[in-house]
Amino acid sequence: MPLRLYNTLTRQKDPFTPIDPANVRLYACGPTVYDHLHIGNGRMLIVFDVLFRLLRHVYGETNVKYVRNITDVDDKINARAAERGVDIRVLTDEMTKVFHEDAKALGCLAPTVEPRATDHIAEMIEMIESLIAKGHAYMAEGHVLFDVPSMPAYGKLSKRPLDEMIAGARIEVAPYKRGPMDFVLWKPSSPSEPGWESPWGRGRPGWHVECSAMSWKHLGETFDIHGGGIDLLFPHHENEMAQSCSAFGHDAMANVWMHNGHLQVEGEKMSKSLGNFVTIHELLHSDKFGGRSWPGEVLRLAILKTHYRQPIDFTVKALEEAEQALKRWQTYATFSGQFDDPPPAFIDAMEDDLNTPQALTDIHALTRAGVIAGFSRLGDSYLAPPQEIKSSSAKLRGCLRLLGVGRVCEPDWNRPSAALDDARRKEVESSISHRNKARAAKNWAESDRIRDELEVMGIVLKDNKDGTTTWEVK
RNA sequence: GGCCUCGUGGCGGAAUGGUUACGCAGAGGACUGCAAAUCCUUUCAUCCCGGUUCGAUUCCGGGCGAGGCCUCCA
Repeated sequence: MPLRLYNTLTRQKDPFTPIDPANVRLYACGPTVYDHLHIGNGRMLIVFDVLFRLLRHVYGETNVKYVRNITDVDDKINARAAERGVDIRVLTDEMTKVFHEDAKALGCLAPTVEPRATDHIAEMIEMIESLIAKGHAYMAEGHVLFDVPSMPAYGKLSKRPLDEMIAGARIEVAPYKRGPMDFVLWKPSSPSEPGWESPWGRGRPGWHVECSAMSWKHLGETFDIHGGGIDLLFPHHENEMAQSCSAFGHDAMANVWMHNGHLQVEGEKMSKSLGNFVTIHELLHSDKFGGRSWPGEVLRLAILKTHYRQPIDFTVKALEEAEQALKRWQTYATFSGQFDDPPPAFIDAMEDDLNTPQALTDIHALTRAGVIAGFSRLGDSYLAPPQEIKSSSAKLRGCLRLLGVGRVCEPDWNRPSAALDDARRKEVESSISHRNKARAAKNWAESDRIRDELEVMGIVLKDNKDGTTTWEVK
């Protein structure tokens, strides 16, 4: 089956045909770096990283170009930097660093290009000049505005009829706008605000023109896929499309538009006012959620358990379930050191508009004992695994890697016992040795006492079939 | 008010014009001194009312309910 992707433009799943299979071009709107990213940002990163990995699998690793920008000029950034009394570059550099750490922890590959808006001011100015020259933009009180009525197809992406938008709008229209829907391409900066010289005086770009300029610079006038969160559909993507199509005279900016669904927290929209904001950084490094920190792969799997277009509810329970599954898969995955191609059923599911929940059923099937022949009879101390186990294990590793949770294939992934110091380790080993003496003497009371004592300290014992006792930190 | 999604078992979550995946939890079993881990088996569901159809959870209409966007937001 060929790759099919749901296209917001057509509102249906269409077969995907790249403009150039040797250069498949994907753009996704990256973060505005004014604060730590939240897990909703994380969902977007994960969804389009999975798409990137799938495209690389289908078209070849070197034939896919993924551009994910960093918005480092924006009024939220200005406000935050002013609050802290620092230059915007200090703030955006700091937040970009944390963003990169977060993205890596979530298992995201680096995009092919990661442009920063402030490095593309010249391209933005060039685009705005072109829009003015073609009659799609005008100057008013130091601003440059996009003339929405000059673009008859406006509303095509978000399926919003222009007149109804105007009638239903609740916003106050700035007096200098010709049309109520017109939006800013360039705005003047006061001396205290960050600004760049331009034909219209010192100022800064509007939000939407940044993505148009960066995608143009790195992917060309028309490219294959444009992605982002569903909330960006209007006005951001509609405006981007209007700018790029008007500036270059094409019907399409991107052939396929993809939008991931929203993430909620405990059934409510995540917002600072509700106090239910969950940042990726906190999830990875604090104990605010379920009294502990969580590996990035756990959030990643928890998110991929739901189809990317569906809304998703973030809960600690979902994290626990995801971690349990990853730990089990890890056991199977360590039977091989190879990464084989995933089974056809897995790829079929992935190629069906990134149906990751369906794909996960194939992983479950791969890890069932009936499939990994003989696995269940080996108990906990697997000796030399037979060839078919290795083969299934290698396929499983291929699946996990394509989903971006390949790190669980390492034996010490998420094993806190690896972090215990030697003294502590010896204590535990010594207790186990005492307990095994008691067990040999059938002194069950003493044996269980030691096991309970260790459990209180967070050490869980397993008595294996071969007579050995292994342990891990819970 | 306008536009747009979505209502599947106790929970999460796919798919489908005709036996409703899969995971978690629950139940039973194997293994174990007892556990843990692992494995095997297993109970339980398509919001309501019409219509089309031999047959609807799926398609159409209506209702009820939930959510999103229209304003910075992934």
